[in-house]
Amino acid sequence: MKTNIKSYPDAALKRLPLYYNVVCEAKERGKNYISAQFIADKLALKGIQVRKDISLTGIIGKPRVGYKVEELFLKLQHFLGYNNQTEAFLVGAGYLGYALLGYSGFEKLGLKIVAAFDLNPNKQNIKINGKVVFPLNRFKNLALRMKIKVGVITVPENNAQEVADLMVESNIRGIWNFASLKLNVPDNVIVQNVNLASDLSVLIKKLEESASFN
Amino acid sequence: MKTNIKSYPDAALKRLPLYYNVVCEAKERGKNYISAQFIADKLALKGIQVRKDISLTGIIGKPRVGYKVEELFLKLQHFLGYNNQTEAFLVGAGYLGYALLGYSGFEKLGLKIVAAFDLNPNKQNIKINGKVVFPLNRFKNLALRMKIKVGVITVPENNAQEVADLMVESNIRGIWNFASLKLNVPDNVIVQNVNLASDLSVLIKKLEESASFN
DNA sequence: TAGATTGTTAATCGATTAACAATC
DNA sequence: TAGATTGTTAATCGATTAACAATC
Repeated sequence: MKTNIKSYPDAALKRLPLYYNVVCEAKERGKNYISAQFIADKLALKGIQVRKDISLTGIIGKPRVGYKVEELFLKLQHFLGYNNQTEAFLVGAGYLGYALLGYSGFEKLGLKIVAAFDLNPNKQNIKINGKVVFPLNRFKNLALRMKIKVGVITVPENNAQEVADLMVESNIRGIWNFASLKLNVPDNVIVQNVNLASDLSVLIKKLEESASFN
Repeated sequence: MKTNIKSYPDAALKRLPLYYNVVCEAKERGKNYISAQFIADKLALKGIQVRKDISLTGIIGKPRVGYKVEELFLKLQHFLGYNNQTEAFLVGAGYLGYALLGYSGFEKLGLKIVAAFDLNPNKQNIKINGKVVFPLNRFKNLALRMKIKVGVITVPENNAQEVADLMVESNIRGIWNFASLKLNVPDNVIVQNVNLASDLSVLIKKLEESASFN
């Protein structure tokens, strides 16, 4: 489906959660107003960039004083979808799957992983952080019944595509993919890849450059 | 220290590991030559972009046939530093720390996590995937003695800065930071942040946009 | 009031893409 | 040879930054 809705720049979307953290802290400290420059300083960014990014939320600041902390908090929370939980299924109860299941912080970020799935019978039916690991063959039925729209893939590379296929036929609309592999899915399914190898290559390369002249 | 060395664009550096994967696969299949367009198609990218990125490695291709698979493999491997292991220490043996310690794939990416550290006595002295978890107070001494240059931070947000400080005084030059927090470190220390909240916000936002007109 | 900070419009910068000659 | 693919140079695009009037 073709659309002309202008979507938000990824780079800006990725910065907003950082601003949210700073605003939360300010809120907890009872600060009433916060300026773009204040946020920028905390994150080593430019004030103008923070101002521009923040404007995506639709908030209107007050010249001279900045943004009302409570209001900015609410706008960011709403914009980022942190106030309504999206339920998700995770496939692949290996080390990384465990880590994501064990981390309770995602609920504050609007994502609630409600169940996990694995092919390996040794991993099935155990509970991790209160979440049951089901046999993979129950995925489709449960996803459809519970109208789950987000899937998290934490299986090895060679199984990732078939898991993605399964998710697509189970009406999953967004996939958070931790396998370092390009997934083939229909256009209307959103894939967000987390590729640690990519991040690592940036670190290693910069380290190498920096070492060469220090 | 000021430098005029032009460093590589992050975006390109992040794509190179993807190309490397495709090239590895081609190599395993006994392919002799591979074209930029072939790699691009596998990853749903543009041929011209792949060509330009690949040129960072210094390889010279053959018009009409593409790049020699073996040569491209070696150039990418060398460029990305996959052929020499960088030793790293990890701090924070929680869920995520376990996941990273348990994943053996980093060694192929040039990073060898050789030991872990944690404040919690219950986690100390156990072994994860053959790697010992030491008390945190042994970090500095061991890092200096072993000349460790890379640190991985997988502790909760509120401890991350002090761990970073410890790493800096232990002569760590690069930090792979999984805490969603801006670390304050001297200019000559490289920090690579992995922020799942950032990636998640992109997914959730796109999902929301897509749902609104489907 | 003077000064700080906003939102907007314009300029700059860098990355992506297009065009195309060279070449096997 | 014709056609495919390279490397390079130029054009386009989008994101970042600068400039500045408006305003509390």
